[in-house]
Amino acid sequence: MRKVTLQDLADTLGVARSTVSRALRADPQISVATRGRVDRLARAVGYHPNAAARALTHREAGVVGLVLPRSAHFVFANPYFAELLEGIASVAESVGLPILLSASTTPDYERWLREARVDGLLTLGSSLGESDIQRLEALAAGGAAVALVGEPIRPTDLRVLVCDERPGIDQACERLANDGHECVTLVTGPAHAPYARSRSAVWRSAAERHGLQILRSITGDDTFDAGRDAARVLLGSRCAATAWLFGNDHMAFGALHALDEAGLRSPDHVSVVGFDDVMAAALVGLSTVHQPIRELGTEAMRALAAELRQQPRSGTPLVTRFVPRRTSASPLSASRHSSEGGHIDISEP
Amino acid sequence: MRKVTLQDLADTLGVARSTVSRALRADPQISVATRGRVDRLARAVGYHPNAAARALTHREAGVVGLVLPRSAHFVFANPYFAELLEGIASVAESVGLPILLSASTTPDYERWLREARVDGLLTLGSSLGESDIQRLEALAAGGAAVALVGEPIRPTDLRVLVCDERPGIDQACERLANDGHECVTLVTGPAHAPYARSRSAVWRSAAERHGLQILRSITGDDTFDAGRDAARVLLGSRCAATAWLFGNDHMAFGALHALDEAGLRSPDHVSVVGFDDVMAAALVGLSTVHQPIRELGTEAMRALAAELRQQPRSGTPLVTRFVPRRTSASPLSASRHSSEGGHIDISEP
DNA sequence: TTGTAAGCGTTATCAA
DNA sequence: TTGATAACGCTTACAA
Repeated sequence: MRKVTLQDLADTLGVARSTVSRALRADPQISVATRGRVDRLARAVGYHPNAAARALTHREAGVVGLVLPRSAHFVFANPYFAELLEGIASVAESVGLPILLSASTTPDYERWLREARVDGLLTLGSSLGESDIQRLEALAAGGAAVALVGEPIRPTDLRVLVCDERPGIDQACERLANDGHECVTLVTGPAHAPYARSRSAVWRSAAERHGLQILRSITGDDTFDAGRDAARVLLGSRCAATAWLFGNDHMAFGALHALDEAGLRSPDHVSVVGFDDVMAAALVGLSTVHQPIRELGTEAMRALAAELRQQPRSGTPLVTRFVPRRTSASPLSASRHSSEGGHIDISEP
Repeated sequence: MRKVTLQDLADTLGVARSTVSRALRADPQISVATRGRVDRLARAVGYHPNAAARALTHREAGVVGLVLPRSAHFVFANPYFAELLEGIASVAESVGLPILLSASTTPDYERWLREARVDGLLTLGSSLGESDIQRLEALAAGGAAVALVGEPIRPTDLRVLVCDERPGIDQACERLANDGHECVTLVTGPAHAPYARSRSAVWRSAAERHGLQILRSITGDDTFDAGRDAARVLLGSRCAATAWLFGNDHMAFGALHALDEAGLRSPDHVSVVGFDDVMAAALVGLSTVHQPIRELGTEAMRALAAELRQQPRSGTPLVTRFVPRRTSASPLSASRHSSEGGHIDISEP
């Protein structure tokens, strides 16, 4: 099927290409009569301007690239990203910016920009290293629109969308302390990931502020399996912590699963607190720090769109809050149900 | 930043555009010497051919469109799609086909094809009506590559990827019958969605085959909320069914949530069986019919890639199987536990 | 109000 | 082995 072009329309109407072009874009200098004829014909034959040709003349693709961290598996298995994507996709649709998806670990995104396949990039999850940031800054300096979701490894002039983790984490620690917890365990995200380090630091300072001692800290990689494994280790080592604090819900889910396998339940055996408040958290009753994930996505996409139009930055600050559910309770009441006594096992935090 | 073009390279090297073009694509007719010079320079300046220009001359975009059913919210809130996307994205990456994402309810996809923005379409979830199928068939006849995931409303020559729902559903009904269930309730997906109707028919025939009476059937819209609402209705009406069968896990999760709200548990009060076996199903112990979702995604993307290259069809048949977990049990043993309430851990039957 | 023509960055078909 | 040159489909000065 040969696709219908502007020239085809012009030929059948007996006018010039340019006339058709102008008519279609409602140029006021075109007579109403011809414009009507053109519109009618275009609609009749289902004409749509060729995107490549437009991109070539306009020097812009009208598409933005979405850069996913790590593998497709990592991203899509994690409900956090599903919610983020939801926010992003809905705004993308409403502003008419198609999204090009890359789940590549190699910096595909740079090629996309150099090929002019996309006008801008939205990078998620910020497992971006220093070299990535430099690359992105260079691309932005070269005219590309760039926005990051999540705290980057260092301050940058790129648009960054984050949400303030402190209030929610502080509330969580306050609540745990008030409930009578004294010793906790921290299970954080990967040490090389800046957001994980910063979140971990926030947990630590909040714990200290509320008199919670961090008996032990484990580094996971933010996956379900990491949480499960961490929990197994903790269960095996009979750590005396009465609460486990996780860097994200996904790991907390893994821990709940491990508890379940071991025939134990939260909060009877131990309180479990997550971070993110993905939808499944409410379902399983996970106490967690709520982050407005969807809003993070919508704000990010809006920011990117604004950057494309070179509009000034404007952001609604996003904040976290603690959502207590079933998996956190006073260790005193919980200990009644607990079958195990406490062997204390203090390791370096 | 003016982007570097083929002409730029040619100018600085003092050769013709066409020479550079050929050198870069390793045309054997180019001398090794000039090819080396070209390659070196191209790499040095970070040259990448403009995608729009290529698309224009090649008459193909090198991009495929992903058509999501309904809203972004519906899709991303449903873990089924997350897993499907994972499969799709990973293959897309490995075959080097970027994915353009549309979460639009309006047939954006047709425009994308007419604009030559994409060479093919992968449509998910098949909430496609007759008119959609006709449109897609016409587009396919016009040279577009099209693949559908999920049973369409009627037979079609388009590539369709499905997985055989019968074995898993049959096993589920057999197991329920063996466990002593006699009366069940069916909560299906939307009546207008072909896949939901066909799945519902499969449930019905399997139930009949194994002597399970369907006391009642409710139509939901495949969302968490629909499952929750269905469960509330069932709880309110004191339906005598000892098992609830769902059209997908997402609705089953909603039902579990409603049970939880009512202070009831599955399988103590009622057995709950889902369909899909998304990852969260294992976490909450949902008995469900397993569908190889990720494989469905990878197969679909592979099929689309094959279609683009006009390669013959070849498919691995995908099948379902029942995965009994905690939410299904004998109604007899369950009733014993239901009076005890509280902290009891129900082990698998 | 409309037509002509140049250009966007590549590729491909000729010649040279 | 390389160089002109004509597409590809659209936009946009500049003329008419």
